[in-house]
Amino acid sequence: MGLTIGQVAKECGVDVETIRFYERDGLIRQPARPDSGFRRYPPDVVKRILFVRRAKALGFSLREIRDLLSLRVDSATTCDEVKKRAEEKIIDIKNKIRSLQEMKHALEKLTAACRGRGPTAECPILEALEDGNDAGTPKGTPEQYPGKQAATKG
Amino acid sequence: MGLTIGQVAKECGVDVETIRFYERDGLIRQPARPDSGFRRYPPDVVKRILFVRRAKALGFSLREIRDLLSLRVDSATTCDEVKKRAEEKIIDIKNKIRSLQEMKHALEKLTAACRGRGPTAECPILEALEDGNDAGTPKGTPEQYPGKQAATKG
DNA sequence: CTTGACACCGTAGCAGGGTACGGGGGCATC
DNA sequence: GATGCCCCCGTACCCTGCTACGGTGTCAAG
Repeated sequence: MGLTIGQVAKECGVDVETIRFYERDGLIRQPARPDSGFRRYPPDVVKRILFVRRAKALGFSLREIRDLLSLRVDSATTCDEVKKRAEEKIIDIKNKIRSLQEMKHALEKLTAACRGRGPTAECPILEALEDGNDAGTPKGTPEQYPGKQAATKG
Repeated sequence: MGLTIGQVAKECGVDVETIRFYERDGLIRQPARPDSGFRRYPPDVVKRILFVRRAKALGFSLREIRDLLSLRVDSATTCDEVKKRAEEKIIDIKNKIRSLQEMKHALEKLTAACRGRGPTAECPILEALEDGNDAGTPKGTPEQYPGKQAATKG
Protein backbone atom coordinates (compact mmCIF):
# COMPACT_ATOMS: atom_id res chain seq x y z
CA MET A 1 0.00 0.00 0.00
CA GLY A 2 2.85 2.39 -0.71
CA LEU A 3 6.07 3.47 0.85
CA THR A 4 6.29 5.40 4.08
CA ILE A 5 8.15 8.67 4.09
CA GLY A 6 10.99 7.01 5.96
CA GLN A 7 11.36 4.32 3.31
CA VAL A 8 11.37 6.87 0.54
CA ALA A 9 13.93 8.94 2.39
CA LYS A 10 16.23 5.99 2.80
CA GLU A 11 15.94 4.95 -0.84
CA CYS A 12 16.72 8.47 -1.98
CA GLY A 13 19.46 9.09 0.52
CA VAL A 14 17.80 12.19 1.85
CA ASP A 15 16.30 13.19 5.18
CA VAL A 16 12.61 12.78 5.95
CA GLU A 17 12.43 16.50 6.58
CA THR A 18 13.73 17.18 3.11
CA ILE A 19 10.84 15.26 1.63
CA ARG A 20 8.33 17.19 3.69
CA PHE A 21 10.08 20.34 2.58
CA TYR A 22 9.85 19.36 -1.08
CA GLU A 23 6.17 18.66 -0.60
CA ARG A 24 5.55 22.10 0.88
CA ASP A 25 7.55 23.57 -1.95
CA GLY A 26 5.45 21.87 -4.61
CA LEU A 27 8.17 19.61 -5.96
CA ILE A 28 6.34 16.43 -5.10
CA ARG A 29 2.67 15.76 -4.92
CA GLN A 30 0.86 15.35 -1.65
CA PRO A 31 0.60 11.60 -1.22
CA ALA A 32 -2.39 9.61 -0.05
CA ARG A 33 -2.79 9.20 3.69
CA PRO A 34 -5.07 6.25 4.08
CA ASP A 35 -4.91 4.97 7.63
CA SER A 36 -3.60 6.97 10.53
CA GLY A 37 -2.79 10.03 8.50
CA PHE A 38 0.65 8.72 7.58
CA ARG A 39 1.89 9.52 4.09
CA ARG A 40 1.94 6.60 1.67
CA TYR A 41 3.96 7.08 -1.49
CA PRO A 42 3.77 5.38 -4.85
CA PRO A 43 7.19 3.99 -5.76
CA ASP A 44 7.80 6.46 -8.57
CA VAL A 45 8.16 9.35 -6.15
CA VAL A 46 11.67 8.02 -5.64
CA LYS A 47 12.55 8.78 -9.26
CA ARG A 48 11.13 12.23 -8.89
CA ILE A 49 13.16 13.02 -5.82
CA LEU A 50 16.33 11.64 -7.34
CA PHE A 51 15.71 13.83 -10.36
CA VAL A 52 15.40 16.86 -8.12
CA ARG A 53 18.67 16.05 -6.42
CA ARG A 54 20.51 15.53 -9.66
CA ALA A 55 19.14 18.68 -11.20
CA LYS A 56 20.12 20.61 -8.11
CA ALA A 57 23.65 19.32 -8.35
CA LEU A 58 23.69 20.64 -11.89
CA GLY A 59 22.98 24.16 -10.80
CA PHE A 60 19.23 24.33 -11.27
CA SER A 61 17.26 26.07 -8.55
CA LEU A 62 14.25 24.38 -7.02
CA ARG A 63 12.08 26.82 -8.90
CA GLU A 64 13.62 25.82 -12.20
CA ILE A 65 13.28 22.18 -11.29
CA ARG A 66 9.60 22.71 -10.61
CA ASP A 67 9.32 24.21 -14.06
CA LEU A 68 11.14 21.30 -15.62
CA LEU A 69 8.96 18.78 -13.88
CA SER A 70 5.83 20.58 -14.90
CA LEU A 71 6.69 20.38 -18.59
CA ARG A 72 3.80 18.37 -19.84
CA VAL A 73 0.81 19.03 -21.99
CA ASP A 74 -2.42 19.07 -20.11
CA SER A 75 -5.71 20.86 -20.09
CA ALA A 76 -4.06 24.05 -18.85
CA THR A 77 -1.03 24.18 -21.11
CA THR A 78 -0.84 24.23 -24.87
CA CYS A 79 1.56 22.21 -26.92
CA ASP A 80 3.21 25.34 -28.25
CA GLU A 81 3.79 26.68 -24.80
CA VAL A 82 5.37 23.48 -23.59
CA LYS A 83 7.50 23.23 -26.66
CA LYS A 84 8.73 26.77 -26.25
CA ARG A 85 9.70 26.24 -22.64
CA ALA A 86 11.36 22.93 -23.40
CA GLU A 87 13.41 24.47 -26.17
CA GLU A 88 14.61 27.24 -23.91
CA LYS A 89 15.71 24.68 -21.39
CA ILE A 90 17.49 22.69 -24.07
CA ILE A 91 19.55 25.73 -24.99
CA ASP A 92 20.33 26.34 -21.37
CA ILE A 93 21.43 22.75 -20.94
CA LYS A 94 23.56 22.81 -24.07
CA ASN A 95 25.43 25.78 -22.68
CA LYS A 96 26.00 24.01 -19.42
CA ILE A 97 27.32 20.99 -21.26
CA ARG A 98 29.67 23.14 -23.26
CA SER A 99 31.04 24.84 -20.16
CA LEU A 100 31.57 21.51 -18.50
CA GLN A 101 33.35 20.16 -21.54
CA GLU A 102 35.67 23.12 -21.50
CA MET A 103 36.41 22.52 -17.86
CA LYS A 104 37.00 18.87 -18.56
CA HIS A 105 39.44 19.70 -21.34
CA ALA A 106 41.29 22.10 -19.12
CA LEU A 107 41.64 19.47 -16.44
CA GLU A 108 42.72 16.84 -18.93
CA LYS A 109 45.39 19.17 -20.21
CA LEU A 110 46.46 19.66 -16.66
CA THR A 111 46.85 15.95 -15.96
CA ALA A 112 48.63 15.47 -19.26
CA ALA A 113 51.06 18.26 -18.48
CA CYS A 114 51.53 16.73 -15.09
CA ARG A 115 52.46 13.35 -16.49
CA GLY A 116 55.46 14.47 -18.52
CA ARG A 117 56.50 17.64 -16.90
CA GLY A 118 57.41 19.40 -13.68
CA PRO A 119 55.81 22.43 -12.04
CA THR A 120 53.32 24.45 -14.05
CA ALA A 121 52.95 27.54 -12.04
CA GLU A 122 50.02 29.59 -13.26
CA CYS A 123 46.51 28.27 -13.18
CA PRO A 124 46.01 26.02 -16.21
CA ILE A 125 42.26 25.94 -15.85
CA LEU A 126 42.03 29.60 -16.59
CA GLU A 127 44.54 29.32 -19.43
CA ALA A 128 42.51 26.63 -21.07
CA LEU A 129 39.19 28.30 -20.59
CA GLU A 130 39.86 31.30 -22.72
CA ASP A 131 37.81 31.29 -25.88
CA GLY A 132 39.69 28.99 -28.20
CA ASN A 133 43.02 29.93 -26.71
CA ASP A 134 45.31 27.04 -25.99
CA ALA A 135 48.56 28.12 -24.57
CA GLY A 136 49.21 31.44 -22.98
CA THR A 137 52.18 33.43 -21.95
CA PRO A 138 53.09 32.50 -18.41
CA LYS A 139 53.22 35.53 -16.23
CA GLY A 140 55.89 35.17 -13.56
CA THR A 141 55.00 35.97 -9.92
CA PRO A 142 53.52 32.59 -9.09
CA GLU A 143 52.35 33.71 -5.67
CA GLN A 144 50.10 31.75 -3.44
CA TYR A 145 46.61 32.92 -2.78
CA PRO A 146 45.96 33.79 0.80
CA GLY A 147 42.46 33.60 2.25
CA LYS A 148 41.03 30.23 3.12
CA GLN A 149 43.18 27.26 2.24
CA ALA A 150 41.84 25.43 -0.76
CA ALA A 151 41.60 21.77 0.19
CA THR A 152 44.89 20.04 1.00
CA LYS A 153 44.00 20.50 4.60
CA GLY A 154 42.98 17.03 5.83
CA MET B 1 47.97 50.78 -13.84
CA GLY B 2 45.20 48.25 -13.52
CA LEU B 3 41.45 48.16 -13.31
CA THR B 4 39.50 49.57 -10.42
CA ILE B 5 37.09 47.31 -8.62
CA GLY B 6 34.22 49.12 -10.29
CA GLN B 7 35.59 48.47 -13.76
CA VAL B 8 36.13 44.81 -13.01
CA ALA B 9 32.63 44.56 -11.62
CA LYS B 10 31.12 46.07 -14.72
CA GLU B 11 33.11 43.84 -17.05
CA CYS B 12 32.06 40.76 -15.15
CA GLY B 13 28.48 41.79 -14.69
CA VAL B 14 28.67 41.45 -10.94
CA ASP B 15 28.41 43.84 -8.02
CA VAL B 16 31.45 45.48 -6.44
CA GLU B 17 30.47 43.91 -3.15
CA THR B 18 30.58 40.48 -4.72
CA ILE B 19 34.20 41.03 -5.68
CA ARG B 20 35.10 42.11 -2.19
CA PHE B 21 33.28 39.05 -0.94
CA TYR B 22 35.22 36.76 -3.27
CA GLU B 23 38.42 38.32 -2.06
CA ARG B 24 37.55 37.69 1.57
CA ASP B 25 36.60 34.17 0.61
CA GLY B 26 39.93 33.48 -1.05
CA LEU B 27 38.60 33.10 -4.59
CA ILE B 28 40.62 35.98 -5.93
CA ARG B 29 43.92 37.30 -4.84
CA GLN B 30 44.29 40.52 -2.91
CA PRO B 31 45.24 43.03 -5.54
CA ALA B 32 47.87 45.74 -5.33
CA ARG B 33 46.79 49.03 -3.75
CA PRO B 34 49.32 51.51 -4.94
CA ASP B 35 48.13 55.06 -4.32
CA SER B 36 45.30 55.88 -2.01
CA GLY B 37 44.64 52.34 -0.95
CA PHE B 38 42.26 51.64 -3.82
CA ARG B 39 42.41 48.16 -5.29
CA ARG B 40 44.03 47.90 -8.73
CA TYR B 41 43.43 44.70 -10.63
CA PRO B 42 45.38 43.05 -13.42
CA PRO B 43 43.05 42.39 -16.36
CA ASP B 44 43.09 38.62 -15.95
CA VAL B 45 41.10 38.81 -12.75
CA VAL B 46 38.11 39.19 -15.03
CA LYS B 47 38.63 35.71 -16.44
CA ARG B 48 38.92 34.35 -12.95
CA ILE B 49 35.70 35.90 -11.80
CA LEU B 50 33.85 34.78 -14.89
CA PHE B 51 35.12 31.29 -14.27
CA VAL B 52 33.77 31.41 -10.75
CA ARG B 53 30.38 32.49 -12.00
CA ARG B 54 30.21 29.84 -14.65
CA ALA B 55 31.30 27.11 -12.29
CA LYS B 56 28.72 28.25 -9.80
CA ALA B 57 26.00 28.03 -12.41
CA LEU B 58 27.10 24.45 -12.97
CA GLY B 59 26.43 23.46 -9.41
CA PHE B 60 29.90 23.82 -7.89
CA SER B 61 30.11 25.44 -4.48
CA LEU B 62 32.53 28.25 -3.85
CA ARG B 63 34.63 25.84 -1.85
CA GLU B 64 34.86 23.46 -4.78
CA ILE B 65 35.66 26.32 -7.10
CA ARG B 66 38.49 27.37 -4.82
CA ASP B 67 39.80 23.82 -5.07
CA LEU B 68 39.53 23.85 -8.84
CA LEU B 69 41.34 27.14 -9.12
CA SER B 70 44.08 25.97 -6.84
CA LEU B 71 44.89 22.99 -9.03
CA ARG B 72 48.42 23.76 -9.99
CA VAL B 73 51.79 22.34 -9.23
CA ASP B 74 53.90 24.50 -7.02
CA SER B 75 56.38 24.20 -4.24
CA ALA B 76 53.70 23.02 -1.84
CA THR B 77 51.89 20.49 -3.99
CA THR B 78 53.22 17.43 -5.74
CA CYS B 79 52.38 16.46 -9.26
CA ASP B 80 50.75 13.27 -8.08
CA GLU B 81 48.53 15.09 -5.70
CA VAL B 82 47.38 17.55 -8.33
CA LYS B 83 46.81 14.80 -10.81
CA LYS B 84 44.73 12.85 -8.35
CA ARG B 85 42.52 15.79 -7.55
CA ALA B 86 42.13 16.73 -11.18
CA GLU B 87 41.11 13.21 -12.10
CA GLU B 88 38.49 13.15 -9.40
CA LYS B 89 37.08 16.36 -10.74
CA ILE B 90 37.08 15.01 -14.26
CA ILE B 91 34.96 12.08 -13.15
CA ASP B 92 32.64 14.42 -11.36
CA ILE B 93 32.32 16.57 -14.45
CA LYS B 94 31.73 13.59 -16.71
CA ASN B 95 28.84 12.57 -14.51
CA LYS B 96 27.38 16.03 -14.70
CA ILE B 97 27.67 15.99 -18.46
CA ARG B 98 25.95 12.64 -18.64
CA SER B 99 23.08 13.82 -16.46
CA LEU B 100 22.68 16.91 -18.57
CA GLN B 101 22.69 14.87 -21.75
CA GLU B 102 19.95 12.67 -20.34
CA MET B 103 17.92 15.72 -19.50
CA LYS B 104 18.50 17.12 -22.94
CA HIS B 105 17.35 13.89 -24.55
CA ALA B 106 14.26 13.84 -22.43
CA LEU B 107 13.40 17.37 -23.42
CA GLU B 108 14.07 16.66 -27.07
CA LYS B 109 11.76 13.70 -26.91
CA LEU B 110 9.20 15.95 -25.35
CA THR B 111 9.36 18.54 -28.10
CA ALA B 112 9.28 15.80 -30.71
CA ALA B 113 6.21 14.26 -29.13
CA CYS B 114 4.72 17.68 -29.00
CA ARG B 115 5.21 18.27 -32.68
CA GLY B 116 3.15 15.33 -33.90
CA ARG B 117 0.84 14.58 -31.07
CA GLY B 118 -1.67 15.95 -28.61
CA PRO B 119 -1.62 15.84 -24.82
CA THR B 120 1.00 13.73 -23.12
CA ALA B 121 -0.18 13.57 -19.59
CA GLU B 122 2.48 12.11 -17.33
CA CYS B 123 5.83 13.76 -16.92
CA PRO B 124 8.02 12.80 -19.86
CA ILE B 125 11.20 13.98 -18.22
CA LEU B 126 10.93 11.35 -15.58
CA GLU B 127 9.95 8.70 -18.11
CA ALA B 128 13.01 9.42 -20.15
CA LEU B 129 15.37 9.61 -17.25
CA GLU B 130 15.02 6.05 -16.11
CA ASP B 131 18.13 4.03 -16.78
CA GLY B 132 17.84 3.07 -20.41
CA ASN B 133 14.08 3.01 -20.30
CA ASP B 134 12.43 4.76 -23.18
CA ALA B 135 8.69 4.58 -23.05
CA GLY B 136 6.76 3.74 -19.95
CA THR B 137 3.22 2.72 -19.23
CA PRO B 138 1.11 5.82 -18.74
CA LYS B 139 -0.58 5.75 -15.41
CA GLY B 140 -3.94 7.50 -15.66
CA THR B 141 -4.81 10.09 -13.00
CA PRO B 142 -3.10 13.03 -14.66
CA GLU B 143 -3.68 15.27 -11.66
CA GLN B 144 -2.21 18.69 -11.25
CA TYR B 145 0.35 19.31 -8.60
CA PRO B 146 -0.74 21.76 -5.96
CA GLY B 147 1.77 23.83 -4.06
CA LYS B 148 3.40 26.75 -5.78
CA GLN B 149 2.49 27.21 -9.41
CA ALA B 150 5.31 26.19 -11.69
CA ALA B 151 5.87 29.05 -14.13
CA THR B 152 2.96 29.80 -16.49
CA LYS B 153 2.26 32.69 -14.22
CA GLY B 154 3.24 35.77 -16.27
C1' DC C 1 37.35 74.43 -3.26
C1' DT C 2 33.15 72.27 -3.89
C1' DT C 3 30.58 68.72 -6.12
C1' DG C 4 29.98 64.09 -7.58
C1' DA C 5 31.44 59.65 -8.70
C1' DC C 6 33.73 56.16 -6.94
C1' DA C 7 36.51 53.83 -3.34
C1' DC C 8 37.15 52.13 1.59
C1' DC C 9 35.49 49.37 5.79
C1' DG C 10 32.59 46.79 8.92
C1' DT C 11 28.42 44.92 9.95
C1' DA C 12 23.75 43.67 9.22
C1' DG C 13 20.25 41.63 6.53
C1' DC C 14 18.20 38.45 3.15
C1' DA C 15 16.84 34.45 0.00
C1' DG C 16 17.47 29.70 -0.93
C1' DG C 17 17.63 25.23 0.69
C1' DG C 18 17.47 22.59 3.94
C1' DT C 19 17.99 20.66 9.23
C1' DA C 20 16.84 20.21 14.01
C1' DC C 21 13.69 20.29 17.82
C1' DG C 22 9.90 19.50 20.82
C1' DG C 23 5.66 17.73 21.87
C1' DG C 24 2.22 14.32 20.59
C1' DG C 25 0.14 9.94 18.38
C1' DG C 26 0.01 4.94 16.04
C1' DC C 27 1.21 0.38 16.08
C1' DA C 28 3.70 -3.81 16.88
C1' DT C 29 5.98 -6.57 20.18
C1' DC C 30 7.51 -8.17 24.42
C1' DG D 1 0.25 -2.11 29.03
C1' DA D 2 4.79 -0.44 28.55
C1' DT D 3 8.78 -0.06 25.17
C1' DG D 4 10.42 1.36 20.98
C1' DC D 5 10.18 2.81 16.37
C1' DC D 6 8.23 5.51 13.13
C1' DC D 7 5.05 9.14 11.94
C1' DC D 8 2.63 13.90 12.57
C1' DC D 9 3.09 19.14 12.83
C1' DG D 10 4.91 23.72 13.45
C1' DT D 11 8.55 26.57 14.35
C1' DA D 12 13.09 27.85 14.80
C1' DC D 13 17.53 27.55 13.40
C1' DC D 14 21.61 27.17 10.16
C1' DC D 15 24.82 27.59 6.19
C1' DT D 16 25.83 29.57 1.72
C1' DG D 17 26.26 33.30 -1.09
C1' DC D 18 25.52 37.32 -1.69
C1' DT D 19 23.44 42.44 -1.04
C1' DA D 20 22.54 46.62 1.35
C1' DC D 21 23.80 50.29 4.60
C1' DG D 22 26.18 53.92 6.74
C1' DG D 23 29.86 56.60 7.57
C1' DT D 24 34.29 58.16 5.65
C1' DG D 25 38.11 59.17 2.20
C1' DT D 26 39.92 60.28 -2.65
C1' DC D 27 40.32 62.35 -6.76
C1' DA D 28 38.97 64.64 -11.11
C1' DA D 29 36.26 68.25 -13.12
C1' DG D 30 34.25 72.53 -13.11
